[in-house]
Parts: sequence; structure tokens; C-alpha cells
Amino acid sequence: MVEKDNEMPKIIVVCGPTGSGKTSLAVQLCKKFNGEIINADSRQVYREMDIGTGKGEVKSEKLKVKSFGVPSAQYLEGVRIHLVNIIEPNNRYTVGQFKINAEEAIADIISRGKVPFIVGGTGMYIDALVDNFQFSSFNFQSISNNQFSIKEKSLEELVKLLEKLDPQALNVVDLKNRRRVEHAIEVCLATGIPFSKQRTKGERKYKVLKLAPLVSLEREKLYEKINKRVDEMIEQGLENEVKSLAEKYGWESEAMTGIGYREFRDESDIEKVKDKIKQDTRNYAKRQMTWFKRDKEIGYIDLKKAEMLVKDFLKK
RNA sequence: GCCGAGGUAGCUCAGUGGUAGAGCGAAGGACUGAAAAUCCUUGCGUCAGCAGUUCAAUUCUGCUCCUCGGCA
Repeated sequence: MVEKDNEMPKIIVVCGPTGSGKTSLAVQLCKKFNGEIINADSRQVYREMDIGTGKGEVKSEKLKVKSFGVPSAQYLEGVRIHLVNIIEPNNRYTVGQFKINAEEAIADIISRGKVPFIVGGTGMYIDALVDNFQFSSFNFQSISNNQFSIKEKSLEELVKLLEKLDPQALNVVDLKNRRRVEHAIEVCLATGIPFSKQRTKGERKYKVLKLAPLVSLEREKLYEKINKRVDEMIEQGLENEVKSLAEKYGWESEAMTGIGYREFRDESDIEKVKDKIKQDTRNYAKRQMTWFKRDKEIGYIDLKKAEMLVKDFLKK
């Protein structure tokens, strides 16, 4: 087991709620330890959504040597960043896709002798990658417009349908959560395998160090930072970004369901929009805190401590 | 100063002669293919103050204070 540990590729996870400063922490660590960032944020994968997703100054540059087929790469403050700006705002991205893309990116980074830093606030993306969730392969896009008329059924009917397809699922699915019930049904129908048999974890593929900025634990401070950041986004022209996206892709598109975007839809008073964005962001941060809190592997640290831990982690 | 409306949970407000509730917020929690999504749990608060009527008042009456409209 110990020997196997040593053979496993090493990855470093930098997670935490929005506004905790994971990106700047990660950038500093990457500069010091020859790292590259893999984005683990479900919204930053979208092109043209820059201000509202807090992407920062991502620049595209041509590569001298192509790495896994791409002629150009993106950089954030001089550090290469992967899985940002990879799909159009009217498409849907999923955890399953993220896991595939992230594994590719990790292999690529390591093949070039660099250290992969997984950076983002989407807890499920990180867990799926680190804990190696076993997803059956099927095209989720195609079944989301399925013919099963799931949308018209009542929750009660859906639960009955699920019971028929996969009785075991009733024990693992939150039956009050319509979205989860719908999804379990979709997975059963699309794969032909019971949903309850598809929630397994594989063996870990990577040796992992999980870090989060200290502020992640201080709610009041975090909320203050969030409020400030929203003000800055507005100053940077968030309204124009949202309006042009809405014009181009429509309010129904995937892009417009995110925080910082949807709030503009039915409200023209910019002050009210701003307050709503702040509130939605605070609520979101709180959900993230709840998510990360139960993961006991995460070390909450400042920059100095982080440098020590990473150095130690890479040495072994 | 006069007339009107009102003072009930952090906010907006319902409501009842036997000491109160809904929405929002907030807090806590869940989370295996939309996850910035979705869902679950949690409401004693001098019912503005004082006095009166009453077996009983947050609910009725009177006064006081405060807020908001209209008139001066």
C-alpha cells in the first residue's frame, strides 16, 4: 500500500467558498512550485462569462509545443489554467464531463513535469475526481430532452415510476427532491442499469493534498468580501456582459441561470439587482461551507502554512 | 395644530376576547451525471407604553408616546 502510494500521481486541491481567495492562493503556489491550475468551477468553463463568474484576467497564448492537441493555452497571471472557456454559454456541462477532462489535463500536466492544482468551489466536481466516482458513459445531453414526459408528472408519480425501475433507489435518493428523483429515473432509463448500482467509488488514482484558505471558516469576513466583490463586478461592467449574453443566447440559456446573471432578468433597478446578487452569493457560499465542512481531509491554512505543506507533500 | 391611517418575529404584513401566524431573511443540514443547481429542518415575540372593562385582553375602551399620509 505504501509503495503504491508513492507511485500515484500527486495532485493538490485548493477549494473553499466563493470569495475566499482560493484563486490567488493557488496562483502563488503554482508560481512557487511549478504548478498549473485545473479549474474546478462549474461556471468558469463557459466562454464569454467573465466578470460574473469571477474568472479574473485569463489570457490566451499560442503554445510552442502543443500539449494534448491544443495549439494555444490560457494563462492567469502567468500561470497556465485548464478547463476555463471550454464551452459555449448555451451548452450544458456535467460532473461526468469534468471528470474526464480533468483526468486528461492531469495526465498532460504531469507529462510535462509540472504539478496539477485543482482549484474551484464546486465540491461535487472535486469529489468526483478525487474519489473516482464511477459514471457509466452515456450522452447526458441527449436524454435531457427525453420522451418520457417526466416533466409533466407529479412528484408522487415519479417516485412510483422510480420504484418500478429501481426499488433500491428509494433508499438512496432524496424522495422529496424532485430533481434527484427525475435524475435517478433518467439514469435508469438511459443506461439500463439501476441507479442504485451506479453510485460507486473506484480506488483513488491520485495522491491528494486538500487545502482551503483560512477565511473559508469565517462567515462574517467572507460575507464582507463577497459584498465588496459584487460591487466591483458591477463597476467592471457586469450589466453589459449580462445584457449581451442575454441578447445572444436568450434568458433561457444555461449561461443565464448563474448567480450574477439571472438577477438581471426581471429587475431593472440596478441597486436591487446588486442586493439580490449579494444575497444569492452569500447563500451559495454558505452551501459551499456546509459541503466542505464535512470533508475532514481539508486543511484550512494561510499562505505560509500552505507553502510548507505543499513542499512537504511534493518531497515524499 | 387639525383630520385620517397605523404601531405584532431581523424585514413586509395576517390574525384572534382565552398570551399568536405566513412570506422573505437568518441559522443548521443534505448532496454520486444541471451542483452558482436542488432539497430538508428550525419561529416566546415585553403583539408600542400606561390605565380601565372583563373570570380572562395582543384582541374592547381611554390616555400617552412614536411613524406615515392629507390639511393648515
